[in-house]
Amino acid sequence: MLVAVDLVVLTVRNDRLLILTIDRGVDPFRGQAALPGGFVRPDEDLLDAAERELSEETGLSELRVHLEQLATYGHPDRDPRRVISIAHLALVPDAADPTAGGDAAAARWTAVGDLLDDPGRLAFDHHRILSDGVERARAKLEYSPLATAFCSEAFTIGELRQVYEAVWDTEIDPRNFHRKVSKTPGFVVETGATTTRQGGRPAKLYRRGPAELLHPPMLRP
Amino acid sequence: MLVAVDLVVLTVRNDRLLILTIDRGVDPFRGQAALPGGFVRPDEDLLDAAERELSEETGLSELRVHLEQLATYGHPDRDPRRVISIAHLALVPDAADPTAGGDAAAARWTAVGDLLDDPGRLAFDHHRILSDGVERARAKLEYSPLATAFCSEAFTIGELRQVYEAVWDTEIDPRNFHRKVSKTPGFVVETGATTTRQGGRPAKLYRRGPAELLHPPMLRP
DNA sequence: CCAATAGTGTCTTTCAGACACTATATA
DNA sequence: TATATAGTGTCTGAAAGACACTATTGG
Repeated sequence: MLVAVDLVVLTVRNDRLLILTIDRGVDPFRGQAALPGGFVRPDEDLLDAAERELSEETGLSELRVHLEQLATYGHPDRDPRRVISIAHLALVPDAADPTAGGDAAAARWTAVGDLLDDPGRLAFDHHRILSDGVERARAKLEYSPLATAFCSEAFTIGELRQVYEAVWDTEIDPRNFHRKVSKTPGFVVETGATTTRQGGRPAKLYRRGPAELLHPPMLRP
Repeated sequence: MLVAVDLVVLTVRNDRLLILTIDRGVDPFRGQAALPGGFVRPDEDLLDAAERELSEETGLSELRVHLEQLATYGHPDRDPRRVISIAHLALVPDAADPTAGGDAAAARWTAVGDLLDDPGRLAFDHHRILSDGVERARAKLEYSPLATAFCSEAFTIGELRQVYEAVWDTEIDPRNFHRKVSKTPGFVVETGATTTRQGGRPAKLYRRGPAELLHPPMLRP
């Protein structure tokens, strides 16, 4: 049985949640959009394989990438070659555009909303994997500080709020959000600097704090 | 590469969380305790393979078993034969004792607390899989009605509380618990019957309700 | 000046936890 | 009777959501 890893790579750009898709350069599904991925090597750990494929097929530098296992898909009919795939979820800051490589003929960012609405656009069972990945990301933003993985090293609380709004596809009251984030221990720490890059009154800049879990959590509306 | 499924099968008996372990009847690790599991057949879906192994190796009837995928373990050194394993989590009501079969020389219930304290008791990386499975079960009891999977068809709120106490290894105030469960929409529905099997005043019997998610959740202390 | 964003304070509602109190069974 | 469990009510504190208000920039 063949064993592969696939990747749901998400970023937030211009207040929209985007996913990295490739155009397949080989059969099956040659020419169709798909998630990046590839076969696991015999002496390789699963997470290492996912990191390698991310680098090979998309050219994304692996710095500041959050990567975790998502789920495994193994229905006998999901791939004519009988491949089981361990899907992974990657969250990256708004980055330079990806460059295709490996078995990928092209690599680009695609709006998640458009793909969710069109189950036939992606090859294999990748629409299902995408749905599961997006739901995982949405859930993790509630109880973990992972939203910071979408931000640059130093960010304002307004920028962090825009990440939540893009991933959850909701509007959030800026004043309550500010109070919650700054009162949740270890979520963010001040850098001491400020910025006016969002316009208006200068905003304090923050880095991700030491907390792994948010107490209390940030709940979706 | 070989592909297997392993099972973390949990139940609650006498206020303790128990896990189903087998004694391996074949190499490697012949004679040592391990989680039940086995190889996936070429034409088989992963969840089907997990169900089949549960039935073959432990003889547990599959009725009223909650089964879900847990995570996939694929480190190159985890098994000398280079096996990746898709672990599954099963929650079953306090059931008859299991009967060994397949590659299992014996099958029994073991206290989870004892196994967690002794990382060397289980073969392969099964201690790690057990830890992940127990943590998943503990987390799911917070926001899903899955605690009912440990109860018989009709149960009292006191029995449901004992499930939470056993899985979380904590004490819960019976009065606050009662109020929370009965006010969470769709968690449980009255059967109309009562029982005195717990002693004291007769308690109403409930069945699991239609809710898939608990609003508000039952939070751990 | 105005418009925009940042940040604080206040009010109301909801819910968790502590615990007094009542209800109904068995010994 | 005592004792056990079931179930309700009440209080307090934490936190969420709505939103008034002030602060500080750029145009």
